[in-house]
Amino acid sequence: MVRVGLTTENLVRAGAELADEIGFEQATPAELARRFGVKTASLYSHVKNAHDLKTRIALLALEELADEVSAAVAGRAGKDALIAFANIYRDYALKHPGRFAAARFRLDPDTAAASAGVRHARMMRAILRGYDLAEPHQTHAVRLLGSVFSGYVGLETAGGFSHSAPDPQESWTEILDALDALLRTWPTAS
Amino acid sequence: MVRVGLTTENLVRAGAELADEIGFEQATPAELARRFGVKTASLYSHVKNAHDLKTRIALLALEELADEVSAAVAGRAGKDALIAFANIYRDYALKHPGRFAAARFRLDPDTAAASAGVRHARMMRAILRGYDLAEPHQTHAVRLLGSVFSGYVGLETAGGFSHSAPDPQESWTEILDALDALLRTWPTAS
DNA sequence: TCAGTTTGCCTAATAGATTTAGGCAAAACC
DNA sequence: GGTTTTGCCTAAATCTATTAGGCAAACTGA
Repeated sequence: MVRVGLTTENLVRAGAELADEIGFEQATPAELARRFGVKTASLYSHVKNAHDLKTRIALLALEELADEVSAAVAGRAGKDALIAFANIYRDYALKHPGRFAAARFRLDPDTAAASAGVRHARMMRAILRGYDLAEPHQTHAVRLLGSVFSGYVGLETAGGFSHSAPDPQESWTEILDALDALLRTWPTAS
Repeated sequence: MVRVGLTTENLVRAGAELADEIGFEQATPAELARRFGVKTASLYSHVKNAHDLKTRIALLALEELADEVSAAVAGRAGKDALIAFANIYRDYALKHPGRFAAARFRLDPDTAAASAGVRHARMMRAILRGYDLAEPHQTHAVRLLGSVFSGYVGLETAGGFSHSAPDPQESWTEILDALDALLRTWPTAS
C-alpha cells in the first residue's frame, strides 16, 4: 500500500491541470483518482464531493488569474492598464482553457463573495479611474468590459472564430482600441 | 404497455423544456425518460446517445433564436435594428436559460456549419450595413457585438449582476447606446 | 526504541447513469 | 385478418459518485 501523498492542495492543483488537458467538465473524481493511481473513494477524505472539487478548482483559477492581472496592471493607467488587463486575461484563458472554464463555474453566493472574483471587480474599477466616468456610468462600463472580455475569450476558446479570417488577435487588438476610445467618449445622454 | 408516443422531435422539445427548468447540464436521458414515464433505454431508438440529445437541443435553440431575431430585425436598420437584435437575444436567454445554455453548447464543426448559427452571423452583418464599416473592420465589429451579447447575458444569467445596483436593464440600455455610438465612430487608425 | 495515535489509502457496498441487445405486443398496412 | 413494423420493455454490462469501516504506514512522545 504505497502512499502517494494526497492532500486537498495536491488534488486541486492536479485537478486544474486535468481540466486544462481534458476540459473542466471532464475533470471528475474518477479521472483524478486514475491520474494519482489511487481508488476513487480515497479522494473523499480530502474533498467533500465532486462539486466541492470543482468549486476548489474554480477558486484556484480565480486566485491565479487575479494575481496575474494584478501584477500586470500594477504601475499602469488608462489605456495601458486596460490593454494589460485584457491581454493577461485572454492569454490565461488560451493557455489554461480548463482553468478558465473553472473560473466561470457558478459559485454559490457566499463562496463567490469570499473568492478572488471580488479582486477582479476591484481591479476593473481601478482601471476605469483612468477614464472620467461617474456613477452609475462606471458600473455600466465595468459590466461592458467584463462582458467583452468574458464573451470574446469564451467564443474564441469555444472555437467560434476558428476557420475564419482575420486572425482573432487582430480583432482583439482593434476591439481594445475601440473600447478605449469608447471609454474616453462615453455617451451619458440619459 | 401504454405507448406515450416518443419521437425524436418530442424528446428534443421536452428536453428543451427540461433544460429551462433544471439546467441544460441536468437535462439527461435519465431525467427525460422519467418525465415521459418510460424506461431510459426506450429513448435510444429516437436519439443516438446523451451527446446527440444535447446537440439536438442546441440546434433547436439556435433555430428558435434565429427565427425570433430575424422577425424582430425585419424592416429595421441602424440603431433600431441593433437594439431589436440585442433585446430579443437577451429576452430569449432570460426566458429560456436552459435553451440559451444549449445554444452555446460546443458543436462539432460540421454540425455548427449546418446550424442556424450561420444565420446569426449573417444577421449580425446585416445590421452592420447600417453603419459605415469596411472589411476587416466589419468582422472585428461583428466579433465585438457577439462578445458583448454573449458575455453580458452569460454573466447576467449566471447571477453575476445580482445583488448589485444598478439594475441590469439599465446597464444593458446604456451599453447598447454606447455600442451604437462606437459603431458610428469606429476608430480605424491601424 | 517502542507503544499509542493519527491518518492515508484500501475494500466492500449501494445507488444511479449510460448504453447495447433482444423480446413482445400494439399499431399500421395490405 | 394476417403480416410487418415499431415502440417500449427487460436484462445486463460498465461506469460514476459516495459512504462506511478496516488495516497498516507514519508520526508522536516517553
